[in-house]
Amino acid sequence: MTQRLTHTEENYLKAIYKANEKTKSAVNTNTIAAYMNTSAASVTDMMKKLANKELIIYERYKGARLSPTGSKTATSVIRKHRLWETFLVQKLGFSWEEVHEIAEELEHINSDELITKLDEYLGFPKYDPHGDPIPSADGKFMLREQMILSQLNIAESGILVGVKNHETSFLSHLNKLNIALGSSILIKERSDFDKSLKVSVSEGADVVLTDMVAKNLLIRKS
Amino acid sequence: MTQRLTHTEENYLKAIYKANEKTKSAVNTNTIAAYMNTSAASVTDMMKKLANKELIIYERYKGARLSPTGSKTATSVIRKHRLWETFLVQKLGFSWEEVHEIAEELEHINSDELITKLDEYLGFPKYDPHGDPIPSADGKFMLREQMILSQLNIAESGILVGVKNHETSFLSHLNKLNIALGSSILIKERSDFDKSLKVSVSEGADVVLTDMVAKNLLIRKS
DNA sequence: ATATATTTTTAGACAAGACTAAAAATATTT
DNA sequence: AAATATTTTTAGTCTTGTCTAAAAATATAT
Ligand SMILES: [Mn+2]
Ligand SMILES: [Mn+2]
Ligand SMILES: [Mn+2]
Ligand SMILES: [Mn+2]
Repeated sequence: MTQRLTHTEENYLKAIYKANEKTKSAVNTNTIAAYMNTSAASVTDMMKKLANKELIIYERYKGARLSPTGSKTATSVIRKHRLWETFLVQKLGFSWEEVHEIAEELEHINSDELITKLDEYLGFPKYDPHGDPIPSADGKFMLREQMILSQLNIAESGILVGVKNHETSFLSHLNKLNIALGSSILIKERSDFDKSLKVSVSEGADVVLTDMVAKNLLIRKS
Repeated sequence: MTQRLTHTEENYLKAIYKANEKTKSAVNTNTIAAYMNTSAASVTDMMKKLANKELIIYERYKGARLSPTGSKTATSVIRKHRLWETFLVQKLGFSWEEVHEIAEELEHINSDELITKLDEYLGFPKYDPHGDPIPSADGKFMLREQMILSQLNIAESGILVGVKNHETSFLSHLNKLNIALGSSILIKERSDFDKSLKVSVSEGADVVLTDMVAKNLLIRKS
């Protein structure tokens, strides 16, 4: 008997889920406010509502964590988001930096049948266009061995499997550098001064990556 | 500078558009209330808001009609609705009676680029799975010569090009009778008593259609 | 341990979209 | 032309999701 939630409620649950992925412990009001780009007061209001609906466990001044139901809902919204992003890129020909905003709306369309059929139509993809794992219908994520590009040593190389930053500006920057999911990146030099890297992308010409960029690239060592 | 509208506002504009298609003159408060399944008071409230935003021309006690901007918006929502329905049937394998509810949500997704790409992906379809014309990006509809099945005489036949009723129960009824868009329907007998028809569908076995059904079938004489 | 700073909650308001009940305007009968 | 019926609007409330300003709780610094 899954209750019908508003877009806003779903977005709050997703925010708590994502914040909780990092911190592991209960999520602060201010953290959620930052994620949701709203005021702390609004967050407190919503926490009471979500707690009433038993979607979160919330204690005044202590923060919130998802209940099993809340967690299931959040995962389902993430699943929908990532399946739609995959559709937009693979079928409609969007570029990976264009799809997040649209998927933010599509993720709230309410139809299990639709998602089942979309998943099948896409061939049951396991990762979205940013390399993020797509949870299965029962909420399980495909785990993957991965590390951050900055952690590689000189002469080591990796395959890009994901990005930590999803902003359009960052993804467009990668486009310009000819870096995409699946690109092979070989470390050639590291500056002692600013940690910037000279790398070769897929055996092509050398390019320079700032540490800022390198920290946001997830690779599988190759 | 098209203002961003809520789902509700878009639905009201669509309701006025559809009601106006039939009556041609200004649309009554009660008519809109029936379309929107809401109270007359709520409609009056909304009429004031839409008039303020110059999406409709509204006069107290006289009813509403769409402004050029309102008409453009309504047409665009209908275009999105019908393109999504086409996607659901042609690409995801839904049946024609399953798609309306889902399209009611999808029609509010806000991205011109998305609709342009979806249209292209579907091969620029001119009619949706119910035979309704899909307006072009600039709001033009493909006109078509059509008539109601009931108007045919004995021994005449037609190709089903559309349905006037979109309810799931009606469409499922047609499924059972093996009637689909493109079916050829030949009139064999008409009852004087209740106007029910004996017809043969695509050269198959005879079936009986009540006048209620026949009135909702749009055909091209063949 | 006390003072100060930060975080979080409460209080009070507002806009959107809905409702019911009552009043006002318009339409239809007689 | 009245009387009656129907339609539409107004008035007053409610819920959701938001806000600002002030109060309360917790954390940090002295
Ligand atoms: Mn995204
Ligand atoms: Mn993504
Ligand atoms: Mn429809
Ligand atoms: Mn349709």
